Formats: sequence, C-alpha cells, structure tokens
Amino acid sequence: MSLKIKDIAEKANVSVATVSRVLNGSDKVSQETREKVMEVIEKYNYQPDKIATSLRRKKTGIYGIIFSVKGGKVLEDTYSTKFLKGVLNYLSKKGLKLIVDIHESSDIVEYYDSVIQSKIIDGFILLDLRKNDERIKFLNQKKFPFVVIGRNDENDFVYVDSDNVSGAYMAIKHLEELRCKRVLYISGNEGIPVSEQRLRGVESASNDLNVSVDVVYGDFDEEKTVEILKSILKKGFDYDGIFCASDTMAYAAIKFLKRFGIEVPIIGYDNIPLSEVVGLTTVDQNIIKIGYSAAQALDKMVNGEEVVSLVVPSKLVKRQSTLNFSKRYFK
Amino acid sequence: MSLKIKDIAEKANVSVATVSRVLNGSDKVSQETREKVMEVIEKYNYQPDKIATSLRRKKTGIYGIIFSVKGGKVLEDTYSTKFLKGVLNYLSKKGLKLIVDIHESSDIVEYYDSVIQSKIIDGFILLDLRKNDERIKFLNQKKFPFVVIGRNDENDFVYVDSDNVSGAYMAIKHLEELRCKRVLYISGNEGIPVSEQRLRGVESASNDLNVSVDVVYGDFDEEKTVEILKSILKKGFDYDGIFCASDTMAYAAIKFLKRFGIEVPIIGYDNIPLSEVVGLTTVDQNIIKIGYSAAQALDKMVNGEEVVSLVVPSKLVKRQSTLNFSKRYFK
DNA sequence: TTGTACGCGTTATCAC
DNA sequence: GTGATAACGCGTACAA
Repeated sequence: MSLKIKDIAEKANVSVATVSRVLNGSDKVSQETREKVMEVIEKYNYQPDKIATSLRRKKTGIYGIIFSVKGGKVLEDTYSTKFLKGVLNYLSKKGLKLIVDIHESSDIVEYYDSVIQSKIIDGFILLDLRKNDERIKFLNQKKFPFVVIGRNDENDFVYVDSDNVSGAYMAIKHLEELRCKRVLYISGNEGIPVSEQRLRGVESASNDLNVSVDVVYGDFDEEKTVEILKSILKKGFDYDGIFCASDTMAYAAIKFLKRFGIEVPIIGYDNIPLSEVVGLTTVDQNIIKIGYSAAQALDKMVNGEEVVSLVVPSKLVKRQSTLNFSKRYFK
Repeated sequence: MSLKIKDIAEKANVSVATVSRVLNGSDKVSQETREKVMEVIEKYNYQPDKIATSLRRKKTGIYGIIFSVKGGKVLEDTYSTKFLKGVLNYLSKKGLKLIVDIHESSDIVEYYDSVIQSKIIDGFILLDLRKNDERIKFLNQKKFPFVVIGRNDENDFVYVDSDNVSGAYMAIKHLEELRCKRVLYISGNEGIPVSEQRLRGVESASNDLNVSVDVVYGDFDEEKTVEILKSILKKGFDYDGIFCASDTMAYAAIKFLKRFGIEVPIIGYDNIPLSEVVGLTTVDQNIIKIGYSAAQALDKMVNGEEVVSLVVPSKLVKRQSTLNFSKRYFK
C-alpha cells in the first residue's frame, strides 16, 4: 500500500490541506511548515495519485495522438517515430504524458468523441490533415483543444506545418545551380495541401530562376512514377533534372531510368533513412522539430495561453544524386 | 457539460447503482429496466468518466512503454513503429490505451517508480532488455505487472521473444542450399542475449549442414563491419557467403566489397525497409506479431490470468542478394 | 497561515 | 432486482 496525502499529513503534524499546498507550490505556507512537510514527503518518497488529482482538477496531463488506419497502412515509416520523438521530447521535459492510439478512419469522429467523453485526454494532435477535415469541425464545435500538423485553406485551427513552399523552392534552385534548364517535377496527389504547397514552391522558383519545369502527378506512388516515366520515355526523354515529391518516388525513378542509361540530377523529399544510404539529395522537413513545436503549442493552449500557428523551415540535404553532377561543371 | 451517471439515473427513473450495473453488464438487472436504461444511455450518448472509474476500480486500462534514451538515439527506426503498431492492434481492439514515454536511461528505475506511484499505468512492456536488468529486479520486487521483449538467462519474468536461434539457422541453411561452403558470420555485440542466440543458431546450422562458419563481432555497427572486412581482405578473402546480424551491417558489407569486385551471397537480419528496396535477403522477426503478443500477455497478466512466455517464429525473406546466385548453380 | 469538510464521478457493499 | 450510501485520493472554499 502506498502512502496517501493523509498519511503524510499525520506524519508531519499538519492537515492534508497544508500538504496539498506544499505539493502545489502555494505561497500561503510558512517556510517552516513547508520544510517540515517536504522532509516527510522526501523521506517516504511520496507522490500524489494522478488519477485522484485528475478527477479533482478535471485535467489529466495526458495528450493524445490517434493514427487513423486506412487499409492497414499506418505506423510503418520513420515519419511517425520521428514525429513522436519530437512530441515526447517536449512532453517528457514537462512531466506530461502521451497516449498513442490507432483507429479505423471510417468512424473516426465518433472515436474522437468517445475519447473526449472518457475524459482521459486534455488535447489532441491531429495528423494526416485532409481538406474539409471532419475532425476539425467536430473539435472546434466541442471547443476541445487540438493542434494540427499541416494546414489547408480554411483557417479555423492552430497548426504546425512544414515549409513546403520553400522546401520545393530550394530543390529547384539547387538544380538550377547545377545548370539544369528543363526539369521534370513529379508531384504528389493533386488537390491535397502538401502537394499544392510544394507545387507553388516549384512554380515560384521556376519563374524566379528561369528554369522550365514540367509537372506530372505521381501521387506519392512508386509504380505510378514508373508508369509516368515510361510514357515520357516513349516520347523521348529530354529533361536534365528531376524533382520528386517523395524520396521513394525519387528512388524508383533513379532505378528505372538507370536501366535506360539515363542519369540526371535528381532530388527527393522527406529524407528517409534510405536516402542517406543511397546518397539521394532530398528536402528534410525537420519532423522532430515539428513534433516538438506541436506538443508545445498544444500544452500552451490547454493552459490558456495565447498560441499562434507555426511554419517550421526545411533544409536541403545535398548528396551524390545531385553532387555527382556538379563535378561535370565546376571542377 | 457532459452528463453524469446521476443524470442518466434520473432520466431513466432508476438509481445510479442500477445504471452502473447496466453499464458493467451485471446479471442482476431485469431485462425490462436494462432496456429502459440502455435507451437513455444511447439517447444521450452517455459514456462514463474513465478517471472516476479508474479511481474507484484502481485500474486505468492504460499500459505503458518507456523508451530509454541513451545519447539521443531512440525512436528513429521502423522497429519501434512496427512494434507499437502490433501493441496498438491488440489494445485498440480491447478499448485499452497506451502511454508512450521516453526517459534518460541513467535514472530509469527511479522513473519507473514515479510512474507507478502516480497510478496512471496498469502495466509495462519493457524493451531493450539487458543482462542483469535493474528494471526487472525492481518491478518484480514491487510486484508490478510487466512483460519483457527478449529474454536473458535469468528466468524471473514473462517475455515475448523473437526466435533468433532458428532465424539464424534458416539463414545459414539458405546459404548452404546455394552451395556455400565457407561462410563469414558478422555477429552483433558479444555477450548480449540476442547475439548469443543468433550465434547459437549459426553454430547449430554449421554443425548440421557441414558448412564452415567463421565468426567475427561487428557490434551491429556499420563502420566496425567495414573495418573487419578490410582486415580480412588483407589476408585474402576466401568466403563464398556472408551472414550479418543486421541489415545495416549487411548493406555496408555489400557496398564495401563491391568496390573490390567481390560479390557473394549475403544475408542480413531485421528486414528494414531499405532491404526491400535494395533486394537484400534477410530474416524478418515479425515485430508486429511480437508487439501484439506482448500486449495480450500483459493484459492477461493484469487481469489475473495465467500467462506463459512466448517465442515468435521468424521467417527468411529471400531476395536478389542471394537469389541472384542461385542461377549460377540451378538454371 | 492553517484546518475542516465537501465534492469530483464512479463502483461496491449493504440493506431491502 | 433495486436503491442508498460509503469509499477511492485529492484540491479548495470557507472558517478559524
């Protein structure tokens, strides 16, 4: 049996109220009694029961992330882990906890509702934002605290987002520095925010830097990417640089083109572990930082502080898939 | 304001006790009143407050995993995510929750203690088992429920482990089928359970199958692996097959040896995403299954059921890094 | 500055 | 089969 606040009170010859005050740093306790109580607390290594505290305070100090499962694909990449790592870096510093959960994306709103009603969680971090995301309408209407990773056109929530525009811009700029003139951009799915933002960065760089860019939609899919390249090859491949909206697409492109003896500078997006191994130049989104910032924002929000949305800068990681070509021109 | 059990009781013209009985499936409720109560519950979509329930029941329905951080390296691989996925597959089916946490490995036992005292968690899953693991002594002494991933010589806990012995055995057997006679085994760190188990599998296969195997310790480290190969090259490389205790080591070996024009069948361990991409034959531990089983075992344990330790079979995933060589002999 | 007593929302024990 | 009520461990309004 572990000690309760009552036991500590008795041992210190004070009331439970006083022990509670000491525990919660109230200033209405004399130095003397505070020390006396602290001594007993430390002697017995007393720690308050968080469940009882939560019931009383109506706050648990636990935040939640629900990964929505669509067709079994979830939690298999390093994006998730890195993100969690960032979130946990913040929370563990603050003595807060994180519940990680998964649920079918079909009745996801009902699930959020049930979790809220069960009262175990003080706030959510939302991943995989979609256009017209029902979760956001629901949480806003419930006035339940949440922070979103990514953003869309509707501006009715606090978000932490990766700077996709400048990330894509940097990629095209790097190709331009390698003297590329005709670049192929294989985008992600049309119509989703991430794709639109990266496309905007590509177009902006294309205009600024006088690089011609053709855009095709590879849907973040390796096979689709290969299909696209196949049909381009039929018409004749005359690009001198490729930028892909994901590393996996980029790697698929490299492998495929190699079979036809085509080697051009190529850049991916995400900096997955594979990219370091194979030497793929890529845009790193700093996911850990994004996770950290999201947790911080959510925590502030729950504690009534003012919170602003945030865009986390990406950085270009230059590797052999482009640097090999710089030698052609510069050495 | 969400409804409380009292509100439901009033609306259904029964006592809170009866509502509670309906909620918890007690058989001492007449069919009639049960239906009446259920109607109200569903009408208002009532859900009990889990915090209050936890306080009363002295159980939260939350389990915990604490990743211990040593030098910043944690939660960056797909092992962690896949494992979490397995755990969550089980827990979400049961309406249970998982707290994921990180903490410095230096004062890890004190941290477990504080989490236990705070009463938010019903049981732990332990990763990164070490020899003489202090956490196990501590949890055993506290009689706090836990399940361990991996095992060591001391047999004082319930574990779920990967079948490293037969995993390694399969790898050597596959090499033997490719007519390899002199195999190099680059092991993990000497003295840790995983390494010892895999080594046992290697030696057992070597005996059974009449394959000669030389063992060196690469410590799961890519650079160390390359160093080893360098010194072997100096003396003359005469192996016709390589088995590595990790995929990353195997890939480092392939890259290094290629520079010297050496290509032999090579097998890794873990089946990381990279391996599929580069076509590395490897042993897949079925981490998701391990996570699932661990969660299940822990849940049973917490609910007082008998629990036995478990060894989850691995399987060999054959890819080009070995299959390319089968053609030499068989076609 | 300190103590008493109530309430948080539920479950379990006891009467009826 | 059902209801009243104590108890879980803590925080805090109020009284002193």
